[in-house]
Amino acid sequence: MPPIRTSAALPTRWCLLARGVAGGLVAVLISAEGTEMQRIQVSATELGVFVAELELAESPRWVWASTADLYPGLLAAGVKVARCHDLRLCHQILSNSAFVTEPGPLMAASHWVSDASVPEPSTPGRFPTLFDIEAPAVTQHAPESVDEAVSEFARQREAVKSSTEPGRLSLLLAAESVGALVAAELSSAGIPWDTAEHDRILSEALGPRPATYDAKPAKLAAAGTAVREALRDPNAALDSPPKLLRALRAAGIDVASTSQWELAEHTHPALAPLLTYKKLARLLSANGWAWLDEWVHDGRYRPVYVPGGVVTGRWASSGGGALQLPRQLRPALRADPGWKLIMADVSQLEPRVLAAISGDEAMARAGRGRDLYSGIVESGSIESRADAKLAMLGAMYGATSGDSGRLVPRLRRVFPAAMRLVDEAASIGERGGTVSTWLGRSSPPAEPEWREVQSAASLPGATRRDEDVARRTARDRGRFTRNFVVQGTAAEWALAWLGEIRRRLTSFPPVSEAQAAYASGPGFSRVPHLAFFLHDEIIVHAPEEHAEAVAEIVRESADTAGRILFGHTPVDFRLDLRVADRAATE
DNA sequence: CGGGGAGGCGCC
DNA sequence: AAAAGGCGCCTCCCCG
Repeated sequence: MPPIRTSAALPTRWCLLARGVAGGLVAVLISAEGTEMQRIQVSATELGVFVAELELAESPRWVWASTADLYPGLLAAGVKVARCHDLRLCHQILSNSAFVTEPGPLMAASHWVSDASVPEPSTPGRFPTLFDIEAPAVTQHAPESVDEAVSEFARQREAVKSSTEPGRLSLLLAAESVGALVAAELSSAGIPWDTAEHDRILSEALGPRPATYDAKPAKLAAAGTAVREALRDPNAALDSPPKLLRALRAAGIDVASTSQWELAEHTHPALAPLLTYKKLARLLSANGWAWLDEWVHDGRYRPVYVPGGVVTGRWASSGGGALQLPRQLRPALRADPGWKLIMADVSQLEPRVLAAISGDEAMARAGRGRDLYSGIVESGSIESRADAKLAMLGAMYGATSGDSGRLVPRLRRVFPAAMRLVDEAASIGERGGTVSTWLGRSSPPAEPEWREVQSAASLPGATRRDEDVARRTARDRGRFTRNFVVQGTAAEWALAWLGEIRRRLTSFPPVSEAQAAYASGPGFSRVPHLAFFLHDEIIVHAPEEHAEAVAEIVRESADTAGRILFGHTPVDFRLDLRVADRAATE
């Protein structure tokens, strides 16, 4: 590995890492002016040391095809980086953004848009090591050449520079990229998981753990028996919706489906035990002992997060359903001895984001320093907090009927600016147009099939049915774009929050080896680290002595995130924040 | 026998 | 199609 040539006059601003021809990697040092200064061959075994040294010396922004490919291996070697530019994620944003004026060259490089597939750990719970960087199984993307990566990066910088909103797009790309770093770090650190507590919750609900996975736990079996007795049908099948539906109807229960909401509207002695049965069966199959055995190892649950996995910019997850963990199991999320969990979620994030992007002063005031829904009640337009929440969700999701739809017009009177913004977003979507988040992530274009349905309805021979279908699909799309601007901007706020927390957590000195968390990844066991993220909530795992300082960082980072996105805004972003040993059920 | 859709339900 | 957006994942069941 040749020495790195850098100087104070021309420091390295970016270091691009791409796969070379011989299976190793090539590092390309680029100055702030965009001048390529040096190319260095780096073998896979040298990579960790190379990155660690350059990070320490110059802290460049690392540019690579995919964080999900490269970073887990570095983390496994204990190497962290402060900043990166994820070419794949940024390409995805730029190639679709309405802020980008000349998307031509980016669109052409279609291989930068891979599907959202991420490298799965080859065995559940096991995370790739540095060695895996070379393994083809982990490299699911076409191996782009160094030159291709360099020119893609240049095109992306040009696309931002020539866009209508370079400032916002730069922020978005940085936020998306830091999100990718956080995602990999969350998997590396893992969620501290109390297996005994999880087992206790399962045993209490379902009865003792059966000897095999297919055996029904006692309380589940008992609920099933109670249902069959009440139905007077000893052979009723409960796990198959079609069969269950027939059994219910045979017993005189007039339902069209077997879903909970519909069962709740009828009275019959079979229904209470049936709802119990469904709850228990769900717990067992989704998060039962099999889940525990598959996903929790050495006191850590390590899901795979997929940044940008949702069109709106939210993260998706893969493996164990990390974003759908039932509240019931939250107590199993527990700090290591001598450590604490700092848990925070944002109160009414999406409504506050809507108030900020629409500049709705009244809405900002309703939430200022208090629960936003209570603020709406105090303003006198809606009687109860529950109704205020229902109305707000209806406004953001596009409810037209039912309790929610009935309440929405009241919000239109008190928050005209906010409602105008979402109504306009819906109207654009219904007409087949594109909407964008605050920082410039744009909704996908209307599908050709969607356009065909619309034009078919306006042809001379169109039937009533054609028109109905067109109207319905237009409204479906309107509800999507209505929600897109709010959900997508909320995701951007959350990325800014995450990135700021992450940045500020690096200021803590490591605790002693004796105080180390016993199973966090090599880079995390002695310092406060993010352990969980769920759209608008985070959990930091921190040594007890740092817990209060971390809490303050989490709070301040929420204010900073608001300023990063919206500058001076009357909207505040309030947190519910708790420091404890374990997450509570509430 | 595996893939994929539907029903259903967990999270925000 | 539960009045309303975004997901993942389980089981069942049909199909090739």
